[in-house]
Amino acid sequence: MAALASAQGPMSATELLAKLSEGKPDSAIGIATIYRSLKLGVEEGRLVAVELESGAVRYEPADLEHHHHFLCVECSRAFDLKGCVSDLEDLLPAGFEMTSHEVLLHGKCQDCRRAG
Amino acid sequence: MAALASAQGPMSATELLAKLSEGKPDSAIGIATIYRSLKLGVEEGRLVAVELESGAVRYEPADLEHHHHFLCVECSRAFDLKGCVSDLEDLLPAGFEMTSHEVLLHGKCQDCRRAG
DNA sequence: CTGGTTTTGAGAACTGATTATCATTACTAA
DNA sequence: TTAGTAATGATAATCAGTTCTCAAAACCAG
Repeated sequence: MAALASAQGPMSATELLAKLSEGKPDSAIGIATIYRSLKLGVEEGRLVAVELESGAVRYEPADLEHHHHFLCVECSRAFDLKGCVSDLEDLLPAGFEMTSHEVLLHGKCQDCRRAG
Repeated sequence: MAALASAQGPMSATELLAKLSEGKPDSAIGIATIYRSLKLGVEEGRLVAVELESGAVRYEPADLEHHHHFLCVECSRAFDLKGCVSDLEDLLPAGFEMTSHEVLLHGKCQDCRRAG
């Protein structure tokens, strides 16, 4: 989906449905189609799934550089962040092996700060 | 629950049930009781819920120092990590406000590395 | 057009986690 | 003990997200 590529962060199936439906009250797109396309995208390696919260898998293009996310506590939207932190290795206990990591920031996004 | 206090990381209701049941094939403890106790613990401020994965809320004592978690890709157990990373602020985009953060490492825990 | 294949949307069905129900059991105080 | 109250376990019910089903619509080559 091109809609995902232009997003400012990963989107869930529900968010995607809302976005694709907006401005088109007549042509209804089905949630099943969304899930089908997302699943296909993941299988073909074009998309990756990210789980930032319980019960809400989001998807983003697979070709993005290494990055992390910001989750707005107000509007629940997820945003991409640039860069990474440097001293992750220090957290790892002896005997453990790290294969990947996630950093997730919570707070208010720009829009929500302005709004309230 | 004292079982949570002695754990090496946050546990889910299911894990807790397994742990409390082990070695006692006769006295069956109910999953409902687990959920009741956990909910009560959170309401009373003795426990906090942490969501590391989709569909699996875990609980840990509320009086722990600031820390993060390691999630084993093999056995799915979560472990507490000590310390934190230093340069989180650098990730935050202008106009955004951070109220909290999470760091989650994935990989193999000590036990699973030994095992396989 | 036309027959045949593919995709789609609506809604039913499923899934795993959590909560509610309710009869039974455990506990408390007199 | 004993009556009354609270806690427990088994299971049904709920819930949100996701997948399945299938008839209708779209597409496509001839």
